[in-house]
Amino acid sequence: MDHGHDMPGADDLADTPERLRRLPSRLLGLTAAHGERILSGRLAEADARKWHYAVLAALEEAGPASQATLSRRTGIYRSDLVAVINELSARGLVERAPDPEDRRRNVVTATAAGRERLRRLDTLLAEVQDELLAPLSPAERTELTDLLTRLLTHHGTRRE
Amino acid sequence: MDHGHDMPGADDLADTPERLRRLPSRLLGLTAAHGERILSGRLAEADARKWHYAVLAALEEAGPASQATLSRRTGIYRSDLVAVINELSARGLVERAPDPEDRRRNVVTATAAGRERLRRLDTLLAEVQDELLAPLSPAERTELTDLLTRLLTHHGTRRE
DNA sequence: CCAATCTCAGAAGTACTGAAATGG
DNA sequence: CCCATTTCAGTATTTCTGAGATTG
Repeated sequence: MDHGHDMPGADDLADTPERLRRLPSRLLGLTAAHGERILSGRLAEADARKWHYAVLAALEEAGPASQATLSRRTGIYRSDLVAVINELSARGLVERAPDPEDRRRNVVTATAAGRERLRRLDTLLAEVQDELLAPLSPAERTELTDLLTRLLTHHGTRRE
Repeated sequence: MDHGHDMPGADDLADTPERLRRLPSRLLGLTAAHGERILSGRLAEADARKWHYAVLAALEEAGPASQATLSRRTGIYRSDLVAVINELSARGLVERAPDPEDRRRNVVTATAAGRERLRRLDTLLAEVQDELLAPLSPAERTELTDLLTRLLTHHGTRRE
């Protein structure tokens, strides 16, 4: 009767528009996944990952830091940060050197190439944003950002 | 200097409001994760998972079905569906019986308890939605849903 | 002796693949 | 002989845990 091809990408038949209207949490998840696909794809083309950007951006904003501090700034687990720093330093984008003042620490510093890479990734992320938000007018984009921000920041603030 | 406790939940310090305004994809991800936490938490309290709801809802909407059909309807992989059906049938919410017409198939049917559980989960999901969207007025909720839906459905529609 | 840092080895959850067993 | 269905075993990826070694 309905012997279908079952491709992995078979966009869930259960996610009808009407159902999604009642499940904003699901709608959010699908839209986020959509954005993730665009973002990860573009980053992969540029030989980068989200965590690479997170680390480079954190270094740019607050300067050189130990891995533990970077972990707190970026939300990357200390364990996993090791691999991320490995990848970044293998690409010459950061340098990892023992801290003279506290030799337990590695001070991670962005190189010139790392700072330039960050600028490249910044424009790349702007393109991703533009692709993701393409269907919306500028005013609508602002509106969406505002609404999402309020969901994030005002959580716990019941209005009953 | 900043020797902190590094609890797993340390909400990324790099996600400042200004930065997020420029990274809607990240903002979407965080908001979706926030919704996920609320949803999964409530479901766990009710001894359920998202896939449980997906299967029960699919059965309610389109009636009894084989596992392969359920897989296509819900987006759950056929392999993983086995475990989901196991859990649901262990709770007496669905029944799995061989199809007399095609004995390769198991026909999965929601029990009375399963249909009742679905109604319970429906109200639970409505509560989750309400908690997630609490900061927004009814008009804003509609606006958000509309904007997200357009991002999902009109992707590929560049407006240049 | 205790705390913090870096590192590694591995657990745990999820998404996915491949193939065997049964049957059409 | 080929296709469909259910199931299992195993890969791949990510997040998170625990412990060892070094240093404060």
